[in-house]
Formats: sequence, C-alpha cells, structure tokens
Amino acid sequence: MGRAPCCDKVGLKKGPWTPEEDQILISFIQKHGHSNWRALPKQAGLLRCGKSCRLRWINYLRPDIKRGNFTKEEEDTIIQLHEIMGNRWSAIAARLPGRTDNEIKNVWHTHLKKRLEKYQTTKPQGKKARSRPNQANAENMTVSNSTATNSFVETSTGTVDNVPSSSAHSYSSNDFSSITEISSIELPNISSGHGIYDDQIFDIQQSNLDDFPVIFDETFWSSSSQDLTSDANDLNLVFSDMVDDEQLQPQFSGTGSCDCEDNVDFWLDVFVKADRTSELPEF
DNA sequence: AAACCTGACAACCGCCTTACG
DNA sequence: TCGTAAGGCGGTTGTCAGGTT
Repeated sequence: MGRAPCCDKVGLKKGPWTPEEDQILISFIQKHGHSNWRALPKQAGLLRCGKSCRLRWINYLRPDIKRGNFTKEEEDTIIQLHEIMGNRWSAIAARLPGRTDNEIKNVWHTHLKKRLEKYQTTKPQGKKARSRPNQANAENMTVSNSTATNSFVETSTGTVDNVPSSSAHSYSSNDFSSITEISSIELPNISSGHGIYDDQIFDIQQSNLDDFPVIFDETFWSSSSQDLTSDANDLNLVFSDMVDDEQLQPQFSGTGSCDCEDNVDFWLDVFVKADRTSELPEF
C-alpha cells in the first residue's frame, strides 16, 4: 500500500540539527517525555518530523549516550556480537551501554569491516576455511577465518571436540560473508590458546582446529522459519552435550519445535546459560 | 595554495513490525 | 480479523574535515 515519507510535509526542515533545535528537543523531552514522537515536534514547536526528532534524541541527545572513540574492548565486543547476530545493530547496541545502533553500524562499516577485509586480501589463499593462526606469528596474531568462525562455534557449543562436521553449523549475517573469511582482530598469543580472547571468547584448543571443518551457512539469517527449525534441530545435536542448564533443555530437545525464528536473543541466552557470560559485555 | 580524495558520521529513506480500534 | 498509524530498524546517502597530490 505504500506510505508517504513522513518528512514530505511542506515546511518541515531537514538536514543537520542546530543547537537551538537540540535545546528545544531536550527541554521538551525532559519536561514531557516522548510518548508520541509523531506529535512531539508540533507540541515542542519544532519544524521537524517525528522520526527525525526520535533519531536525533536516540542517537545524539540522550543523556546516557557515550561519546568518543570505541575502546578495543568495545570493538571486540561488536565483532563478536556481529558474528552471532549479524547486522542486528539495535540488538548489538543493547549490549553496549551508551552506544547507539547507528554509531555501531557506522563504526562497523568504517573501521571493523575494513579491518577484516584488509586482512582477507593479504591472507594466503590456500587453506581457505581451515587456515589457522601460525604459531610463529603468535606474538602479533590476527584472527584467521577459521579462528573467527570457530569463535562462534566455540562460543555456541562450549567445545569444538566431537562435533560432527555435518552438524557443525556456523552462522553469519547477510553482510558477514565478506568478513567471515577472516578477521584482522588483534589477537595476541592466540596460538597458545591464551590470547585476549582466550578467557573472553576462545577456548579453542589448537589441536582441534585441524579436525574441525568450518561450514559457513550464509543462508541461516535469511532462512525461513522451517529452515531455522531444521537448523535448530541440528544445533540440538551439537548443543545437547554442551548445555547443562535444565532450563534450556526443553527448547533443545524432543520435537525440535524450537521457536527460534528471529530469536537471536535465545541463542545469546544459550551462551549465557552455558556459563559463558564472561564472553559478553554486561547487559 | 588549490584541487582532489578519503574517511567518518549524522541524518534520511523506506520497509517491517506492532499496537490498537 | 482486518486496516491503519506509529515506532523501530537497517541500508544508504550527504556533508564535512583532514589528508594527499
């Protein structure tokens, strides 16, 4: 049915916000809140559409916004969460206090993605999906494709041991295809299994990597619910040995009727319940 | 010094989801 | 149950500052 853009109305201002507009918006929200964005600009006396006001508040004016450069930890967290969630920026932002989805999206496209792509271009082409950090380069390591990929598999399952390759699903976003090949995340000492990711993310035993074929199924995020149910069933096989928490068992077992369509939070919960909370930032 | 290029980020656009009558 | 309005989200674009030629 289509809908006219909300800012098409004649007389509404577009473009960068002025300090005066900011002040008006802040004052109004402090006084009256923002229960109705559509009506807010009119009530506040702003020549902006509600969407524009909402965006300005959410992304810039909120008092709890954290400004400034992203820390290494934050960048690492984004990379990790993106690996799990794909381009669900708002979900990622929800786990990075003070950061907005827009900001995270920007930093991904301008910094992190390029870092990963850069590494990809310099990466040897031979053992594409299974290459792993070279022991000799351990002191200044970057994460290879397999390592980055395995990070998810590992965080999902708790271990990479005894995972049948046919069941070894890994997941990426539609956008992640360009970076699943590798990441250029600085990863000191990973080859020894004791890098910065060791405690936080990777417990990968290097000896296991060669025996753990990495399969990146790019269709996961766009799968139908039926497909996802199927995926969930496969995951059930993978996870059943790993997830001890009884609360999770019903969702993994039996009928396979896991309602996991678009339910990344569920998987996050899995990680948390699997006693891997240290891998994620505080919520 | 000027022109051009690039990176960063704020803001917009349009689709999807949800709430409600 | 359906239609509509509003909110929310992700993709994309526009603009500007800093760097390079």
